[in-house]
Amino acid sequence: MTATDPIKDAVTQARQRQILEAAVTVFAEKGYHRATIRDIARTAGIADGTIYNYFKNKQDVMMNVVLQMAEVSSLMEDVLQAAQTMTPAQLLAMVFQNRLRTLRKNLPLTRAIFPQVVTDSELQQMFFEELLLPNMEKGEAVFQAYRDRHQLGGADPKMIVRGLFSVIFGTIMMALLGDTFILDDTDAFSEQMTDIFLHGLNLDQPEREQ
Amino acid sequence: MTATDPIKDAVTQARQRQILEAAVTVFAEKGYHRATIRDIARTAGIADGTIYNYFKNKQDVMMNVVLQMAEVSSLMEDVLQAAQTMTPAQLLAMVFQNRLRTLRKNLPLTRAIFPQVVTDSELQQMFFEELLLPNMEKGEAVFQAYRDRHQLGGADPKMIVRGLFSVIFGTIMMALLGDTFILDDTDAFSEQMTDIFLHGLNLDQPEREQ
Amino acid sequence: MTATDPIKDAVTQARQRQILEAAVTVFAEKGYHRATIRDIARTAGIADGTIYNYFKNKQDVMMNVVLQMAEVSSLMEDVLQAAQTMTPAQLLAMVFQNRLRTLRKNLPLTRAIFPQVVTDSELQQMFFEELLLPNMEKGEAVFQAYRDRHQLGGADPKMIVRGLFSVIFGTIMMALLGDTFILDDTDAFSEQMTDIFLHGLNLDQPEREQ
Amino acid sequence: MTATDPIKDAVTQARQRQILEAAVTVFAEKGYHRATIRDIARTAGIADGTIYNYFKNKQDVMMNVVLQMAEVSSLMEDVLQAAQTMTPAQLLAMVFQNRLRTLRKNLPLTRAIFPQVVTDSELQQMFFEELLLPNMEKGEAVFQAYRDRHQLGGADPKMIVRGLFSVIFGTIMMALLGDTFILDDTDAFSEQMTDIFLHGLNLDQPEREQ
DNA sequence: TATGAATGAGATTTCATTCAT
DNA sequence: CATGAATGAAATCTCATTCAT
Repeated sequence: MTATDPIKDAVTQARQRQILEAAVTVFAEKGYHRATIRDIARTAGIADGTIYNYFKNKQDVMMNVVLQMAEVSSLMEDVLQAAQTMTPAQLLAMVFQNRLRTLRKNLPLTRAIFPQVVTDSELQQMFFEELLLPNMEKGEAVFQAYRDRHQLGGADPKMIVRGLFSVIFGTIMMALLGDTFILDDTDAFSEQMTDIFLHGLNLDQPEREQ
Repeated sequence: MTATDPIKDAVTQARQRQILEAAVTVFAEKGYHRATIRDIARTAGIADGTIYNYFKNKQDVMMNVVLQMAEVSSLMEDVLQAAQTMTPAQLLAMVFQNRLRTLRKNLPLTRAIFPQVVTDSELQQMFFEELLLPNMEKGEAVFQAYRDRHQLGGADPKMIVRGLFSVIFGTIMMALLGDTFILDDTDAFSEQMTDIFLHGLNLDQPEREQ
Repeated sequence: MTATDPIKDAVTQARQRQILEAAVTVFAEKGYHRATIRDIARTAGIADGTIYNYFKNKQDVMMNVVLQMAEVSSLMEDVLQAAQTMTPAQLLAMVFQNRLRTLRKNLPLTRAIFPQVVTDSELQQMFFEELLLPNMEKGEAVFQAYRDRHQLGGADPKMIVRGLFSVIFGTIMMALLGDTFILDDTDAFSEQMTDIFLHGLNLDQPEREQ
Repeated sequence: MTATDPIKDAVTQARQRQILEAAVTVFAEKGYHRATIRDIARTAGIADGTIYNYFKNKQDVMMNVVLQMAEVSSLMEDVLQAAQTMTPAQLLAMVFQNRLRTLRKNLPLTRAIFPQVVTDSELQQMFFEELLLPNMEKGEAVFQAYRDRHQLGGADPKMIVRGLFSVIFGTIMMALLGDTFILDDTDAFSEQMTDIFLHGLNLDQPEREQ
């Protein structure tokens, strides 16, 4: 029974992807609440009921949409690991640019997801544990490494990472709240914030010393 | 024509406040969607229909809850104006602390409001035009003044303000997403971020020169 | 207590007229159901509650609007009585023209009143007993008189009157249902129908004989 | 694309009929406004929501009740076409009798429908375009044919048809307004009105000449 | 596994009417 | 008598979810 038939698994995964793709489209277009299961089913070209063979309920669909972003976001993890050979300056610049560009592409979906993640405690917890926390820990490790290599002043890596994440999430919020200034000139803002952090953390000096 | 009877006005305002207070309570407890008009009415100790004598609809109630926050926020405006006699360091420290402490007190309400502001385009626009933009402009003016007095390097005030607001909104987001680290030690984080910004903007040097 | 103070009575009647006038305006504009008591009060320039000092409820307002039409319609009674010196041809022509012209002026109000009279059994009964039946009886008397004077064939006056009233109400219905043909050329239709009836009832022959 | 599955179509139609039947019952009993969707659903033995799988809203249900009458009324069309072999006298007699008998059977439903058709402009337009106008045009054609065959005097067919329809609608109105005289003796009234029209239009003379 | 019709709980909103001032 | 704020019943409609086929 539980013997995993690889073919069936593949079919199942394909179907799930198909549904999630449709969900992403519809959520981005209408937001979570105004998106109906019927919308998603129609967009996916399947029947309403079929969705319930692959997901527990609407919340579960959203959950998996978010988790899917996790995988995309794990690209970021790779980046962070690869980043251990970078200077802090390079790292910061890259992270800012990467995140802001991603945001600009996905603003409508982001607008649908964030409110729901913040509102739904189950979703929020999942998001925190599966995505936010791991990534923050990655970041802390990187900054700890810098510190160990004396490339960094005495600032607490935890704090630094919070600062970085705050700027990034804050930028997202600003965009969602209607301030287009940052999005209009992503690169300038990235540079500016990179500068501030480098300087502020005294990361520019030690760097050159190397 | 519409000769304003001061007594009736007072009664009306009192009733509105009563409803908004109830709305704040209920929204904070259940979030926007799960909060029903009936909940709010019961909490306010009035009949459902009465709410519609004071607000157009549920969205309008939320709108006014947000606007009410504006008045609280206008405290911030005063602060900003009073701030013109402060050093940048003092200003930054104060703003950070003020905002984070306010946030910590109002986290549940914030959790109800933000998603809705981001989701509802009408609400979002109102929020942007009535609250966000004016406050940003105040901030820009303050930093422009610093710049004119040579207390500030060449950074664009618009950018600086975006940076500051991003950190603040980002911090809110972090809290809403479940990261208690910042909230647990608001003051340390404030200091840290103030430091980074001061340093990063070269605001510490000119200051001393004075 | 019940001593009727003529001054108060006059005031009361004036107020009632004021309300009914407003009601006519609002009913004509919105129809019975979409017209609110508030609409009527605003239009009359008084408070909602005041209406209930002069009328039992909304239905009662409508009832009196209809009764008011009765008085206008009693003009018709006068006409009918005066008509006893007319030839049948003159009478028919006059009645048709009179009714159709009145209709054309009051189409929107008619559109509001008829449905309600037909729907509300109390209103319907009142309308029948106070307006329809008396007028029909007047008509029957007139035609009976014609018959007695041998100006009319053997047709039953009751039937004739039903026929006449049917054409008139039917014309109203046609107009309410959207057929503008009759309304566009009221006079031609009046002539046509007069002709048919005169001819059909052999009213044209005896007439000339006189 | 929308390959029509005949079985599903049949089921759908059956369900629609079931709902409309219930609607007819409830509307006839309570009138449009006091009939609730719940009433109709209960009467049809289904859930409230199910109605919305088959009709857009309550108005749409009424609309289809009226349209359904159209099909019944199309019997009348057949009649009219078959009528081309009849003498005008036969035709008139038949139409009057047919309509009045139908009315007598459906008085309560008629009482519910007419007010709403007159009140709701969308419904009215549909009624006019789908039912009234086509039937009037049929009638005009028939009378034009009579005229061409010199069975009719110089009267304008359009006018004649308006006259006929007015009498019919007027009779309906009289019944709805509480005058039972006509309904009590449908046949006598039919004869009477047929006579008047025949005579009035000089339709009796040419007839005999043939 | 796929379908999609059926379900029915649930929420917003309107508005005639009342009644304290 | 006038006012108009308060009332709360009542009705439409939506949509996530189920389940028989």
